[in-house]
Amino acid sequence: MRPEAKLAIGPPIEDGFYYDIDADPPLTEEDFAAIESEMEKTVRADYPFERGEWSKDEALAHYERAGNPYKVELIRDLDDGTITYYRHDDFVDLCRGPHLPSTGKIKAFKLLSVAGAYWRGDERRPMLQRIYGTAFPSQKELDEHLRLLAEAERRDHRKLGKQLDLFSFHPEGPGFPFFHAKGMIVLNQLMEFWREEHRKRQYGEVRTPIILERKLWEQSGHWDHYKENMYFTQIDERDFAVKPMNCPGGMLIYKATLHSYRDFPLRLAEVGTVHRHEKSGVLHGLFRVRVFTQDDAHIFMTPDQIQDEVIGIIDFVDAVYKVFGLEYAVELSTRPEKSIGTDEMWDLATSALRNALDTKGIAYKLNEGDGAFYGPKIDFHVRDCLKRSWQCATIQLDFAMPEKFDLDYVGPDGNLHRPAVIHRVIYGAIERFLAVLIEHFGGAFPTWLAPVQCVVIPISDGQNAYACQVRDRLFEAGLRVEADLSDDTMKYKIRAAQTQQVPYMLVVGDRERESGAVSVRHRRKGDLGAMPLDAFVSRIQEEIALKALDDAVEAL
RNA sequence: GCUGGAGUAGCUCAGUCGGUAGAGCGCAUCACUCGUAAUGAUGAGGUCGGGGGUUCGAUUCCCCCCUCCAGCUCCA
Repeated sequence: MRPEAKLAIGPPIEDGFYYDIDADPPLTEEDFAAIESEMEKTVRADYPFERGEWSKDEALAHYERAGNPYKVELIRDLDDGTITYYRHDDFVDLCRGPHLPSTGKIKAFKLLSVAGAYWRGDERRPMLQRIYGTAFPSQKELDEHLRLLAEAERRDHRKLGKQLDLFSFHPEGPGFPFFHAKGMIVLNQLMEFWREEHRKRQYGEVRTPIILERKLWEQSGHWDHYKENMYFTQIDERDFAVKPMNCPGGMLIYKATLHSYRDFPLRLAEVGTVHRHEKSGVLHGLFRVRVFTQDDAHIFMTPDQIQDEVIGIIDFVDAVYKVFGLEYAVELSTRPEKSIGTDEMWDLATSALRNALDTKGIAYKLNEGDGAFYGPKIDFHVRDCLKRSWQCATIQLDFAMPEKFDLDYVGPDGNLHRPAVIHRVIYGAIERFLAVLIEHFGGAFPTWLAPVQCVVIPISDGQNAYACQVRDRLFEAGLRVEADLSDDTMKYKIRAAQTQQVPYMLVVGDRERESGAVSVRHRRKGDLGAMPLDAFVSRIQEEIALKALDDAVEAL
């Protein structure tokens, strides 16, 4: 089809494969049908894959003759003296292989998308077209995979955010989310829970300003390391910056008073709004925004308190994520090349993190050299509906800020010492965490989080007055309740409530009115039958108090 | 930021080979008074993302910009 196109690299990935191609004019989705029919022919012919070997020189000669600089570069970078390749029909390609004995084993495949990708992931190098596709041994498995993709689309938080009236974006504020009344209910419930959990764990809460003088950011190192992502302004002819992180402000609070080792560990939480100038192309719903709220905390302590403190935070994250039924993956990142501090400090800090993880028996992935320049860190990753992984909680040890801000405390010996500092977040960014929850629950929040917890549905307008009584009684009981007094049919009102993922629908007709009851319908369990209004109130209040997930509803 | 794609009613989308647009849902009004996922009728609602150009005439063709989508790069 495109004899001049140059193949670059094409590995298998989870659920499929991609191939980077240098083609001019660029490939588009309109080319997919033609490519797929070529693939179809190849599959039907059932060519065997034949393994072959070249010496490095032979391989280089082959691709230099073909005028393919990408393969030449790949071969040059290979350490092996012999290069394996695979051949089917007249097509030869470098491959460690083997994947399959013959082309006929591919029973079902589909090209999914095409997008640009930098050669070898380097933005200074040419951009190629990357074609993504997927293949399965049977049509049935392909169909199942495509069904999962469609389900993921249904759960997409951007779509549900609109449908459920939770938040919106506007061209006037790219990357700056607007939270609607219903979205704020969820966020506020999350924060109420958060504050209670922090109170239990002896945290204080502080708040620092959004805008602070440039001098402060020069002192903290942000001016040197993070300027490109910051917003600036002027006040009375002095230079100021909008904070991209909360730590410098937190350091000033620490320095405002004298500290004793007796007060350690000193845990100061801050629900801090930060602004970061992210590149336009990386913005992604609530997952990647330009203003977000970190459920931050800075913990000041002696170095020998680090390990216990880290264990405490790991338990904290686990306890919080369990409430939502969220699964997570843990990563430990160690000292990067460009970093500050002594080897001794890094060893102490890294082993404290490692020991904490080992003590908890937590499996983790090691990211050698991926830590922050000021210290190692433990990250907690949660996957979205398309299996993309997002960092949420993180625990970071910091040796830089205590130095830069000359922090100290009075030790048992009466002398001044340098404290250790941990930065940590539990939700991470509340916006991102909300997005994770929307996709995790598919919009069907557990009752304690649901913007509307129950809708009263009169069967006809003869029961409107009773429906209002029921609504008022539930409102008095502290529930988020609405009465649907529209002149739609009962079936229609049920559908409307189901569509909005309201946990409980309370159907009231003459029978219920006469007995002071409600007919309870749960959005997943269906019709639960009639019960006295008070019985329903205690049931739902218990469910809310327990923060029960939907699949636990039956047990109540 | 880069490559490619898209932007038409509140939402989801159709349409115009250049003569200023249509559906479903939603909304409003009226009728219906209904027992667990859609009762019917009528009506309102759009400077076709923004600016410039070509043209007698641009939502449609061309250029620039904005925003969104997929991916890449980035992500203390």
